Amino acid sequence: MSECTHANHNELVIKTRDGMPDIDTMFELADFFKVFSDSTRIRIMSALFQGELSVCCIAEILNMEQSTISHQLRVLRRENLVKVRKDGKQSYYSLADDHIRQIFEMGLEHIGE
Amino acid sequence: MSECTHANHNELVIKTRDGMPDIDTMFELADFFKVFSDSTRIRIMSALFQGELSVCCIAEILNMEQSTISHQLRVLRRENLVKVRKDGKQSYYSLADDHIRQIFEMGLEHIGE
DNA sequence: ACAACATATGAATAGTTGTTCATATGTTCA
DNA sequence: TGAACATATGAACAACTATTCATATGTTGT
Repeated sequence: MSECTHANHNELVIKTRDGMPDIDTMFELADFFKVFSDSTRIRIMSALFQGELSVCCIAEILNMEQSTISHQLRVLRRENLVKVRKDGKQSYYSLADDHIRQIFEMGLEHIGE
Repeated sequence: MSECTHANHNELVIKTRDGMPDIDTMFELADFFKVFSDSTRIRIMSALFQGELSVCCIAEILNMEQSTISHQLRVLRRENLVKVRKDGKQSYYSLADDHIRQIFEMGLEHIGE
């Protein structure tokens, strides 16, 4: 760990540290955004914006293996971003959080779409 | 790729695909959020919310190696989330995008802080 | 009870990513 | 010009993650 020598350094370090969120909060935040960092999950959420879907529908919409989708839905479930409704053989997934749309919008704005 | 057999399947697949964003856009979106998915980068951005900082200040605030910070700042620069101002020996970094605050807020709301 | 189907899950693998170390580049000041 | 400092960067390594395959669990209709 290097030591800085320029003026006001220590003071600034302390003051900035003090204004930052709790360290655990920042780790949680990173974990939360990690869910959005994979294109398969983004595509699943994009599909679910249009309403609930069964696992095999999602698989076919994305043209991917059913087990891939199941694994990724588990990740989304773990972070409370989707909910499941079981009906017979099928599991219907839908979005569980209103923030998702807003977060998507802001991302799209940034990348300029 | 499994084939679903339940009613309305093909129609739903087509319709849903049609309502989804462009596939390239979804990949870009994932890449954008990937930047927020690491705790070191989250901590750097949290520090920068309070104003511009030199690399070595950030390193000391986070108590991490200077080179780690430099590498991560490069990632943030690549995605246009920070900008640099060079002054003598030092590089001062600051946030480059107003969306960052909003995205943070929404993440914090979701995790319930 | 059995066959067909839908979903979930464990293990293995390949690809990606964050950190560290060593070092290069560039700046300031004596 | 040389020493001290600030930052950037390449290579190596360890840790993590997404996907696939195989298979288990659970449901429906015959």
